[in-house]
Amino acid sequence: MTEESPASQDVPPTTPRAIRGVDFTRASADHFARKFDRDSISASEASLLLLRLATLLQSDAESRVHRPHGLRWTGFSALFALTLFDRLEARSLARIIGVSRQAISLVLTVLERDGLIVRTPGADRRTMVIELTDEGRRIAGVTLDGQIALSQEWLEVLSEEEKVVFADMIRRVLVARADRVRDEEPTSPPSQR
Amino acid sequence: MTEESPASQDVPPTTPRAIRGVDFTRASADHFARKFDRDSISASEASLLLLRLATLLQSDAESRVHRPHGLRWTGFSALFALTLFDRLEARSLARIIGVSRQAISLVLTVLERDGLIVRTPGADRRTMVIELTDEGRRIAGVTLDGQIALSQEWLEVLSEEEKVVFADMIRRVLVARADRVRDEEPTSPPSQR
DNA sequence: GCAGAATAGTCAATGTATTGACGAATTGGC
DNA sequence: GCCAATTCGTCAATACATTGACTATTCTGC
Repeated sequence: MTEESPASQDVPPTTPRAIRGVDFTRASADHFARKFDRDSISASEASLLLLRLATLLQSDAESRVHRPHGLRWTGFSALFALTLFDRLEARSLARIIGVSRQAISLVLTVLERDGLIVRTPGADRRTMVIELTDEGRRIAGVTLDGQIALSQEWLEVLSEEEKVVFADMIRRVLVARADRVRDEEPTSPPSQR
Repeated sequence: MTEESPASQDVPPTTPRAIRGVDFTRASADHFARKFDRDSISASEASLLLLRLATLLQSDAESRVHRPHGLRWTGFSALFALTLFDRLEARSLARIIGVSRQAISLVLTVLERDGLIVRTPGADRRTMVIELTDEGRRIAGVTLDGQIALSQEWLEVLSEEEKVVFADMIRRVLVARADRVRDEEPTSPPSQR
């Protein structure tokens, strides 16, 4: 294992230069096949592929659709949620888009600074009720259109039926987990190392 | 739209307290149904569900599997890639796990500090060749086991066949996009606002 | 060989998410 | 009514990712 190679050809064969992300998941499948049972393989492969696709899709959406309007993904999610539910408490908004209440507080600070939402104290005076401004509603509409177009672009290789099946599978997984972890158990299951 | 409500019951009905993330995607489906054609709906719904699931799955994996070992998702991805390809140049590693080369540089700095990888200059002396240490190999094995278990846990509502179909759909989308965006076109298509 | 372009890795600056802690307000038991 | 416990939103400290700029090395055309 001592690699004191002067400058010979022993590095190139292991680094083929043109390795793509998809090759990665393909190689991982082969790796799994040698060590684990089939269910481990399909589950791990699916989840790794899922996370990889999500990373790419989200970064593409941010750079091409949302960042030109001064939003990141969480900002867009917040505006979108507010177009669906008219007005929301900050805590509900955090649960809906899947971030902590500290994070939503920061996001809302930025959105308020940019004049896209307003915060007003709620009936329970601990809470803040969030509403869209007219400008916020406009930006939400524009970015949603962009998000829809981009989604179609990415998923165009799937047929109409496949898209429905695909969405349905994800929804089932989400529902199953929502039952387990409730809304959002942050970090601490009692016995973890 | 002037809400000067003294303290009446006009806030509660719009904020039902127990809104979950899944309700969000359900509500968005209804919203779309009133405004767009079916293909827009299924594509947008699928992509929003996908991103939501990925966010939750990744944060669960980080907090329960990887953070206890001092890793974040990118750190785990790097170690995993290195178990598959023995040794890699930093640039290839970045492409494989889907981050920029600046990001991989930071990740590798942390992994090297923790003694999980070593960096040695390559034959092309611009490059750095990355290899796992014994400790790195050990951590990679442990966290991979944890990742597999967690993946199975999340996807257990899908049948064996469904998991295969699911993974295959994602792979097709990834392959289609990889052909278009090559490995990693960071941000700039010529004309975008 | 040599000058210019291109590539690999790193550094610096900025922005954003995450954790822990805090004050303000509400709820529940007594 | 009152004190403890809980909940909501925010602030402070830290860590991480992203962008742009920079140096060093290699490749290309002449």
